[in-house]
Amino acid sequence: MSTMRLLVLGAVRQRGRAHGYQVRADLELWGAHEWSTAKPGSIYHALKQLARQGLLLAHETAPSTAGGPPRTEYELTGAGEREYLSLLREALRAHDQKTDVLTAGVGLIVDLPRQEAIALLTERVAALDGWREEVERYWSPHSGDLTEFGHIGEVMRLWTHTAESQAAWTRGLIERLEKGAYVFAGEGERQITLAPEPGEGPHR
Amino acid sequence: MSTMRLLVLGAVRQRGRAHGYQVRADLELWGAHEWSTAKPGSIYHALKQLARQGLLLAHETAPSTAGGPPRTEYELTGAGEREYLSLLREALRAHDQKTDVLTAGVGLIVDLPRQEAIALLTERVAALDGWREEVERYWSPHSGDLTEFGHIGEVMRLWTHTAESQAAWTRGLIERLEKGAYVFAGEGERQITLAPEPGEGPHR
DNA sequence: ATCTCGCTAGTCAAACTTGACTAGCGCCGC
DNA sequence: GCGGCGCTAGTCAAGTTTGACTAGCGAGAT
Repeated sequence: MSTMRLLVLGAVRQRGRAHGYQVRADLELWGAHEWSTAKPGSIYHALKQLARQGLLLAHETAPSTAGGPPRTEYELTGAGEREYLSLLREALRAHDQKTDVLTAGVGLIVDLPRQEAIALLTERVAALDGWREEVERYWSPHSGDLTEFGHIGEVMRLWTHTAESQAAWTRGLIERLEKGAYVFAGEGERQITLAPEPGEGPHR
Repeated sequence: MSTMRLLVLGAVRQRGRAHGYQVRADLELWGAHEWSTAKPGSIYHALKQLARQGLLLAHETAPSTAGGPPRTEYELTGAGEREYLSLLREALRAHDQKTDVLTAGVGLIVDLPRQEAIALLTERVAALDGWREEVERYWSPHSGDLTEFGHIGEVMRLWTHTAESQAAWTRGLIERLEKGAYVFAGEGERQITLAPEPGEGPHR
């Protein structure tokens, strides 16, 4: 659920305080229901789970202003903030991620300081290059003749092609960031407030 | 579970008749535990599920020759064969697939006739091109100026880049197949036998 | 007035995945 | 001649995802 965690934490964090339907609507706005598992069930589940683990603080609220069941509002705790940043860094750094994690990471990248984002993406490029080399080594230990693997060699071709392509895209993004594109954390325009730390024990 | 279904059906089909551990070992050999969710729990679950749905026929077998619990052997039914080919076609044709589905499709591609594989991959190229155009249209309806979306424009760049890259790889594969690479279904060397059709009712 | 449509806000069962666990047996070293 | 290691073949609980469903209310149509 790591993509869900990242997305939900990121969505709640942007609002400061949000209820489930708001998160759901925001994610839909980002198109997340198309490129990730961000469907209602998953979102509400993630919210409850994160609250149980002390990463979100839940406030029961009066029945909504406009029909429907009573809603619960959430805000990030300090632990939630740390977890969010940790997930975000991992999403940008690691190469072995599914597309949805990377997409979420790119969408939330400006929550990091610019220099850190660049450093993480640089790590990503190195990881992709390393992985590609490993795949190539694994697949040509004998004669270097790809045909000996038959059509399975095509799987290797697919992977190395993908790795190269992703590395190229990442290098392009790094270049744009180095030229000063976009507004990152600490560059004005943004401010995040956190909920007070939770006390001991499980939350409900 | 569509990737699991494809992989498990493909693995059982290659053996003609196989028990869970064999499927598990084959998938591990293909490296599937690294690029898909092919872990023991999922595999055994998929086998039972497919048997319940009449796509696999289950035979209880005497306790194994070498320790361990008694094992169950499975073979494809006619419905299983149809489902397998249908999943395989879809894996190769659709662009909106996760990497694991595509990888599985490539690994099993030779179970289709060559001309059909080429046709499916051609559809894939068209689907990727169409999707890329759609993304580009969606993201530049106003001024055509990407900067107005801020860093979110990077998500679009990522996707169009990915689509182009996948299309290029697919075109390369088509070219190789047209030149006669690899041995496909109906080109000798392979023979698949099926289990007799199951009777009515749910199977166990 | 009333009917229905769509939005709000969420629940629920069923399916699927994960990671840890079990239990029998042969083999290898000592 | 036996203690542990590793292989065989699988189970299980806990967590996650899916897709369908619920129920309240306002706004416009009849």
